[in-house]
Amino acid sequence: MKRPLRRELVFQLVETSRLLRTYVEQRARQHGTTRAQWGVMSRLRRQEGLNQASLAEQMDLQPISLARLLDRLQSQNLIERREDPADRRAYRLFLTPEGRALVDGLDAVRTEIADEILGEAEEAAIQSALGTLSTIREQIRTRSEDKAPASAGNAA
Amino acid sequence: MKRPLRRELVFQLVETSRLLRTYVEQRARQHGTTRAQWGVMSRLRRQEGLNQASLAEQMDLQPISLARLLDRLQSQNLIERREDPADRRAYRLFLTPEGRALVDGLDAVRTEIADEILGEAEEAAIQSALGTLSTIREQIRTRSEDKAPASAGNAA
DNA sequence: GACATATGATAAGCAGGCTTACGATTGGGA
DNA sequence: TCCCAATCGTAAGCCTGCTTATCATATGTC
Repeated sequence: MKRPLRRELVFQLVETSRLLRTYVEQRARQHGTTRAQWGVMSRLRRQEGLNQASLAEQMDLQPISLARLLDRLQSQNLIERREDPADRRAYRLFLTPEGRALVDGLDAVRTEIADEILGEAEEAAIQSALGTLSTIREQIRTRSEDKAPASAGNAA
Repeated sequence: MKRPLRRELVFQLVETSRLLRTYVEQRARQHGTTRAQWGVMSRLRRQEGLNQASLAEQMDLQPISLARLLDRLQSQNLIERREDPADRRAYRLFLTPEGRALVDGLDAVRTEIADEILGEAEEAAIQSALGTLSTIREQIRTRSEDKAPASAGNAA
């Protein structure tokens, strides 16, 4: 079963995504932050009080990768690590007012980017692409769990 | 004109792609190389004798980013930098026999990954996704050129 | 209660992107 | 001819990911 288009899509996805990530990175920088930190703040805005491990799992990040992001965010006074009263190992994460203001302001940028990048795409194509991405994501998550039996039961 | 799906697609694309890149990275590592180095060798296989600047432009990479990739590839004896007889500033790039063998062997891996990740996706969805990615890539290239007027005429 | 194991966070070290800045060479004009 | 801008490659320094390993704390079992 030869399906060269599938191979091509993997390749294109990896390459296009690097371009897109870099582009978003530049746009974020114009507003004094970075794509990764933006992502953390967005997630925190939706759900505060998480500990680092939970947030890392939600974001498909390694805890250590998140920890260093949080270091930078904290040093800019954009997030807060509060000690968990019930677990002395853990912190609970909160946005500061500054952090909240920043991420709120960035919503417009997100819309801008989407319009720039996808302004000409048709609604149906976007729907379809979302579905395909979702499939891919699911497959990768499955494969990764196979190899890294982190926690038997996963919060799917 | 509110189009929340577009925003969602940008987000999903950035996130899914990180997962995919990491996954491809792992698979590449199982064969003793990396995704980025794999990409360089693939490109060189198609077209040898390029100089670094041309290859970087083709790959949408900054010359310095490519230079360090090439350093690693060269130290593994997978590529060769030959002095350009006509321009003493430049090198011309070639795969070594080892490099060629490695990248040839990886073709199977590429197919494997594509089947794993997209095995369940329909042909039409893949076609559509490719088109959408292509649109995105074009848009980003345009935007980036606006800001970075590297070379007026670009090899589109 | 004590010990083994699991878990939260971090440290060290690497790869791969970037921006900015620089030396060396090329090549075109005055 | 000589000089200056453009180009090729690189260095330094940053951010974001990773893997692997470690420390402190929780937790479950005997």
